[in-house]
Amino acid sequence: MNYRVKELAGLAGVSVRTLHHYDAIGLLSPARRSPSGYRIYGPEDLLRLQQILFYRELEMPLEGIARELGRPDFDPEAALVAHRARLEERLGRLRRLVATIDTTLARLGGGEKELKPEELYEGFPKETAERWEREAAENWGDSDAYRESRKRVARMSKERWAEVKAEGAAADEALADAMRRGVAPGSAEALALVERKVAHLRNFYEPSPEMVKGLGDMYVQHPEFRAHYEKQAPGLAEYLRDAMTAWAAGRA
Amino acid sequence: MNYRVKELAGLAGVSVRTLHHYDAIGLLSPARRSPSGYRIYGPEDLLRLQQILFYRELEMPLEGIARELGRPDFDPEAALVAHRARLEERLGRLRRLVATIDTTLARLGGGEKELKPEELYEGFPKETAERWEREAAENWGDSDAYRESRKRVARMSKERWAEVKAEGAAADEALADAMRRGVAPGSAEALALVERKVAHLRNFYEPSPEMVKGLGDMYVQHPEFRAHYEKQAPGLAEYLRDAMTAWAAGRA
DNA sequence: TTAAACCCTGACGCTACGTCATGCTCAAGG
DNA sequence: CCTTGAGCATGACGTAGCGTCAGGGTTTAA
Repeated sequence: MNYRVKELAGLAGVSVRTLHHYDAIGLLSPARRSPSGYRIYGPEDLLRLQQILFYRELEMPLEGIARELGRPDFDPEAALVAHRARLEERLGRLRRLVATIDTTLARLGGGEKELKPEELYEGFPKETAERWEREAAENWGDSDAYRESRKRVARMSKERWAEVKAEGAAADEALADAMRRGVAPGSAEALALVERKVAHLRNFYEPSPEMVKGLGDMYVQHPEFRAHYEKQAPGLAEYLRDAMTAWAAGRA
Repeated sequence: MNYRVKELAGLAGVSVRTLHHYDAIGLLSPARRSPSGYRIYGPEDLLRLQQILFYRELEMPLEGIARELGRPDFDPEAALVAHRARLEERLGRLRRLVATIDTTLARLGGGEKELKPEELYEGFPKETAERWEREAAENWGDSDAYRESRKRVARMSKERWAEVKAEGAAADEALADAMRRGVAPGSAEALALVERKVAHLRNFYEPSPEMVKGLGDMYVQHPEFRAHYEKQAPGLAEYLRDAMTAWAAGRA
């Protein structure tokens, strides 16, 4: 119900000093003070702190956070949805970093001394402050793939579901076939097949190019996905990733 | 081949000032200087900068980075593999943050004013410097789930593969059944079934509790996984996540 | 040969706290 | 009742990792 500094600090995983600081700059002042001057935080403060931490995690300067939270039209739920979208973006970035490690390792393993500099830093350009301005304007954070997917699947009948699964399997099989025939993952034919796969994905949600690329990365990185595709045809996971990456690049 | 400050800065996505700074503190000094005093970076510098940026991304203080890179036994490839493991960990953290948003939204949507504080901050405790010390000692970064998985699947025969798939399906079905019977995801029975599922995962790699939890989160968050389980039984994705989370908690 | 685009080296500024120092408060135990 | 240890408060100063001028050379394409 009510918390004192150290309790709240423990819960939220921040230091007491941080709470002092947030109070000092007026970012988060406790609901009230005890007679002896102790800071007493209430439930509203917990939610506000959560918002602050999300913004901070996403590297918004404290001053900016204060401005956001202070806006008369600030909507906590909408903000959470926006945070979610930004976190997903960051997940994408981190996955690209992992991929960068893999390509670097591959090159080093291949004995190459010198490697293409673009490959070396793929995924690094941190989300700068610039990003905050851009997104503040675009405000595209309201669509939410997860909820979308949930709703669409819920509305699907058993038969429709069987169809959808068959579509997906057919699309994957067509891609596996293309790979076996030596079709380059960046070729027009491969891209068309990716388009078909994307059409299948649309049964679940509306995938952005970024998401398609992320999905491709996941096929390579996640053991369960990887095993699934790898068994269908050796090298298929990488092939899919490359084709999907190329497809996404063509849409960006 | 050779780069001047602005070029390298552009490639790596850092500022010129940053390169100046790294030179000033001796973290990254250019291979040579032009007659007029310009900094000239060579290929080795590129790789070193990549290492620096990975360490920085993972929030190691520059001084610590300098120490690491300066160690006589420093092995670039091993370091990359370690970075990879840490990035995967962070991916897990971010996924937990996304999950935290979802539960918070659910609670708010349910009209609840006050929500459990542990739920509010799940995933926040940032990886502190403490972590760097711990890991420096443990040095467990050498195992790599991805490579592991790849090798094990490759060695599997077609028949063995069919068996493994059947095992997995059976484990999932048993869990779905438990859910339908109202067995709590944290109960001993559910945990035993998770154990069975984990046994199946071991066909691919040796999953840490952290990884099992991350996998559960993914079942909920990723549309393809979610759709798969959701169709098998409504609510199964969440049920699996909860059970796997509980299982992982019991191992931590 | 001149302007635009880089490059250099200081030097000061800034954010988001960490880290004392100094002193009050409060609950439990002797 | 008094002490003691954990917790709280308010300054005040320190730090990391650059951002941001200022003042002045260098390169290169037109």
